[in-house]
Amino acid sequence: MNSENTSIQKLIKYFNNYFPLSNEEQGEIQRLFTERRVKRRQFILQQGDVCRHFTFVVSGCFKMYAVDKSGKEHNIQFAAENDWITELSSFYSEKPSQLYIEAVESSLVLQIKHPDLLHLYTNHHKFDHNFRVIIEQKFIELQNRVLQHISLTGEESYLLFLELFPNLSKRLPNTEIASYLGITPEFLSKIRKGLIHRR
Amino acid sequence: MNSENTSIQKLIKYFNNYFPLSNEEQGEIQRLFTERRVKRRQFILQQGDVCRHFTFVVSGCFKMYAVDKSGKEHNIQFAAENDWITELSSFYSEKPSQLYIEAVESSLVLQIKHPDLLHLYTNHHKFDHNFRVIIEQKFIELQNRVLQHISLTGEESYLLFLELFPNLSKRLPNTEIASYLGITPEFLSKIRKGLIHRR
DNA sequence: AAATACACTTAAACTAGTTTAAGATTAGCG
DNA sequence: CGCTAATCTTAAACTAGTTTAAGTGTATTT
Repeated sequence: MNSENTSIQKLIKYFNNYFPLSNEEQGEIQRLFTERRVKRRQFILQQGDVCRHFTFVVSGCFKMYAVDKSGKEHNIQFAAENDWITELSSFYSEKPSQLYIEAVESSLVLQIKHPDLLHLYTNHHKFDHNFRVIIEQKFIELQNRVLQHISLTGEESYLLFLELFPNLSKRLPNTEIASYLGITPEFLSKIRKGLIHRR
Repeated sequence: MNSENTSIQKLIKYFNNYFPLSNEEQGEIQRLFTERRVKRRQFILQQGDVCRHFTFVVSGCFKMYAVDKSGKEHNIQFAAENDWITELSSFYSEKPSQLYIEAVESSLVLQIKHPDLLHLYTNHHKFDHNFRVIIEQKFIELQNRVLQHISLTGEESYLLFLELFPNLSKRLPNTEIASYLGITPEFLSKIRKGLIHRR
């Protein structure tokens, strides 16, 4: 069994957790998703390009971020194994994206193109349903993030990040975590020092 | 034609903008959505309760907010005419909500209950599709909010709010806007003073 | 094995935004 | 109409987080 096959198996298993797929639907997935290897620091979306793919992460890890006028990066989302990453706004509007998506580790992904996903939606009811659920989950995650950001201090946000994403917190450099939390790496360093001294 | 009928007409018109509804589907909407009047300061969701309805705002305006340990309110979302408001996380999990939804103006809404929405999803393909699109739009709105919050100063956020929601910015008290922007009313007042003096 | 880029820390000066408290203005209600 | 409660403003003292800059440690590439 080659690498592409095992990737697809992983994706099918993922979908089956929501709503078991028929053989035909599994065939469609195999036909419409394409495997791709992405090296560390390689982009799957750059500012100004249209986001053409909906991406499932088989292994590795990605960050999605914006760059402000002063050139600073601001991480919005990470995605590791069994998660999805896409710039929805650009993907559906087919307008140039404001954001970047970059591999923070060498990764393996499965991608579907916009027209092919529309084909799935139109011809296989279940995917309209499945992707609604996926996006609802992403929405809830994002809403929690807004809440945190609005009401927590830097230290509280960091502690919550450690609790919510213990896995990511070990894999990612602190600079990336600081950027996600909306603080400077220097301040994160200060927070970490404070936490160690207090226990 | 009574008030309930015109409300339903407004909702049907709303859906028809996405994807024209059949007579049967229109009938289902009429059957499953319930009209409700909500007075200013009345809650349609309180912390600790399960969010049982997906709510369409026919007229008026709502805020959704969290209350932190120190008792301060933090607005996450507003919804006025032709918009939806629901605490998705509680609605789908059927677990108690962390958030409040309160009318900031006397309002008229149409509500559908969780099992009835599932009925629509299961028996009328189109609604799985329509609600996917609605939630995608909400997601994009929220993502922009995260971006803003992470990279803009208080003044920049306020200017963007005025630009994005000229309508809301006239209707809502500044305290509510400050709470949405994540700043104190006092600081918003300072910002406004600065803006006036500089032009 | 050296070279170089990247990640993490420290610290001092600084600034955006908070807190507290008081007074001024506006809006809803009986 | 007049009263009360909510909203908005001002200002001074304060604090959480930034900026700049320098130094240390650790991976990757050659």
